[in-house]
Amino acid sequence: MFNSQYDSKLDPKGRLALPAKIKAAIPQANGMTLMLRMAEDKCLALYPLVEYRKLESQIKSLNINNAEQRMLQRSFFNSIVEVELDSAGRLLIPKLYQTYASLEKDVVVVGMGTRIELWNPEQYLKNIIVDTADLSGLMEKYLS
Amino acid sequence: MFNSQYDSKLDPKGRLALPAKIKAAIPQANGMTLMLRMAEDKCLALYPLVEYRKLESQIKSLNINNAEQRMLQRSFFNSIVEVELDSAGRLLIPKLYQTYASLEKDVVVVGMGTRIELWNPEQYLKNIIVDTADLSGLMEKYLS
DNA sequence: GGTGAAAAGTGGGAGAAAGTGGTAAATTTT
DNA sequence: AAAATTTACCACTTTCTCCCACTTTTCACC
Repeated sequence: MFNSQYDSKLDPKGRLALPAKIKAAIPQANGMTLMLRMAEDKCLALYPLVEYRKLESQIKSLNINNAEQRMLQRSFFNSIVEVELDSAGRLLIPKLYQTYASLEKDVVVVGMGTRIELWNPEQYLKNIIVDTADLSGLMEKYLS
Repeated sequence: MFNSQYDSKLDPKGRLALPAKIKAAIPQANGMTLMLRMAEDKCLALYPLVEYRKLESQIKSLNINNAEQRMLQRSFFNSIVEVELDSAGRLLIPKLYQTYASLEKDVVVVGMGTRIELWNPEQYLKNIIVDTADLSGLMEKYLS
């Protein structure tokens, strides 16, 4: 399970060093392959292979001969790419994915349970609940 | 499994260089034969032989004595052609197929799970879900 | 709190692979 | 038979990937 948040940086080559705590929480040691996805709210999501397989198997079971389901399949697969950690534990974010999430230099790395999220810092602030009172309110609404 | 999307180009001879990541995901190494098909929504679909056989066997099992099924069979087989990768890993798209998919210079290559799709860029945009909110909506509808 | 060691983070460079274009050969057509 | 079109193969350029080395930080032990 991933948690906490970290400030990280993309180097000039587009490589991102994962925080050690996050790296340690990834199942299946080296050579580490992860799936990178253009996810909701213009963030990038990183899935360990185990988690990704669950998602993929659902998408694969859709009917390719149905127009809507085919479009969904296409829109899913086209926004997924395999990435590998290099010998220093960094991963290369392809240009297309950097652009999607407006990643330039500073990146917020968020441990999000079963997946890791990568955010542009400003974008990130718009997608979390800053006010603790609001947070309590929502927890009251959804949790028993 | 094929995934992600890439911008590629047809050279003046009508050859298409497959992105390395896509090429690497094709089962059965060289000399590489693939099946090219005029597919849905005016795109071209590229199947590795293994995947093609599955599709073909479904078509073959149709009843040739039924008028509609016979027509489907005929229309399937006449829109399929065998293509080979040259020594530099490029494939030649026959004129007829270029025309069908309105391929001129720029081509979008999409990894679509078990097959690879080739698109005219404008046509492509009409056949994916651009709005991430719409995508989430569909995923909510079809996935548990 | 200071010092040292180990791990994490950062940067760069060399080598390999991918992309691109061209040429030669073979086949087909007139 | 000659010419043109097509196909296959070769060579060069450029980009990227992988790995190594250095710097910085953190943690532990003194």
